[in-house]
Amino acid sequence: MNIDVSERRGRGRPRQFDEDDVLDALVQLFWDRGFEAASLNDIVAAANLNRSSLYSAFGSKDQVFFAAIDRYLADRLAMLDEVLGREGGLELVGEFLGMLRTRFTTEGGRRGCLAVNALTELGMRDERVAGVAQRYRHQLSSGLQRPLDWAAARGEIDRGLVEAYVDMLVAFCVSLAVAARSGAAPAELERQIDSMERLVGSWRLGSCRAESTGA
Amino acid sequence: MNIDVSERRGRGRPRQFDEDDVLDALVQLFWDRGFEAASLNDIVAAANLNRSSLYSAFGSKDQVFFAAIDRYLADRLAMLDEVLGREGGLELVGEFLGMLRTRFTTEGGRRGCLAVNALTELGMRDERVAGVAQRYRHQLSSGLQRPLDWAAARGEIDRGLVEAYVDMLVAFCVSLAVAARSGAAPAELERQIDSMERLVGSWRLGSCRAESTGA
DNA sequence: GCCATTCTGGATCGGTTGGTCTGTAAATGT
DNA sequence: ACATTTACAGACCAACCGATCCAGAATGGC
Repeated sequence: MNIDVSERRGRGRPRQFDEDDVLDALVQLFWDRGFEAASLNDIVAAANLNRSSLYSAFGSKDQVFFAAIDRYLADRLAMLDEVLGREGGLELVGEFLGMLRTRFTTEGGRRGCLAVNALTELGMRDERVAGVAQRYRHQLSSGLQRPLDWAAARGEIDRGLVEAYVDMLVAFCVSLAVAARSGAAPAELERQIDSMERLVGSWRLGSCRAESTGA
Repeated sequence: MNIDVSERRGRGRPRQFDEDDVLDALVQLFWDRGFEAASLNDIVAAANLNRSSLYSAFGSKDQVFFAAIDRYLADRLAMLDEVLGREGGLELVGEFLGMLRTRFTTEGGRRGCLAVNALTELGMRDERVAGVAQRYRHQLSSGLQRPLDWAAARGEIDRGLVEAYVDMLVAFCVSLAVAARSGAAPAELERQIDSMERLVGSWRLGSCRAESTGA
């Protein structure tokens, strides 16, 4: 049904811009300002494109936005696989939390997560965001479930709680993104990640949590 | 410095509206639409007020919004105290989760949480939201810490993990609000709350989680 | 009753919004 | 080289934005 964008379009003047480059720029814009606050002038300027070209390529502001969201989600998935794609157990979850740490405490972290921002801003107005939410959640939870299953299979953690652990980690990501965007101090974000790391450590079976019962 | 709104203003025609009633209505409006998408026409209509009266009472759209946020946070604090203000341990946390369940799965739950929505929408543009985030987090975490401390004092849970547990519960609230607003099915929200309940159950010391290790 | 003071209704402001339209430049297939 | 097909550039549009202003209605103090 869909025509492949990359295929030759027959005759006529070819595009003078790369759609993916444009989307990359627009991801940055929407990530900073959100949907409403990014005007078409902003969009055209960020894309270094003309209104007509933009509209003929995407159709409307809505569609531009969701195209950017798609690209963003694809990017996040790639980064996720880089960390969680390997074989491993709880240590992969630790690496994942480390990735969150650098992501949200270094420059640009204040923007939070484009998907989460879009969810809260447009969730009540556009049915398409429900799909975005599902994809976001599915990417994250399936990526996290693998190492937890692996750990459960080796008896390191409680198999019956894996689903809950996954949900918890996903919830943590969302909450951290919200906190970062709302201007929380880096130290506060670090503290929250420390909490999560401590919690993940407490999932280890066998110790009966004896080591963390201080004072 | 500030003049008490409730005191007599001397002569002149008195207000024909109650500021709190107006704010209640505006909370509903902003909760539904967010800040940007709520136009002044919407605001005036929802407040059943005209522009002049609104501006003379609040000053600007920004100030109207943050006044509504203040009122919202005060309301949430009251509801929170109703559940968590009593003496108790983990069972209070269970009641709290039950409250979340009814709140987000019944009518109006799709709106999520006004504060969370405001955080992601305005976090990068207005420094005041950092204060909102702090108040929101402080209300929630101090309310939740009390029953957890109580449980820790009786040896029911690991004292060294109370802070992490509190952070986790707050994160869960934020994430649940986002999920609700993004159009998650009620069953999915219920599933997430079930996960959290299972997790809270696993915090109980002594059992060494043996009972949940099924299959 | 009268004046001072305040609130109310609505017109109005300049600026911006998302979206369209027309003319022109550019590149293709033949 | 030509005709065709497409992308590009920017003017243009009605509608709406947040905000202001002013005339008139309503009330309390005297």
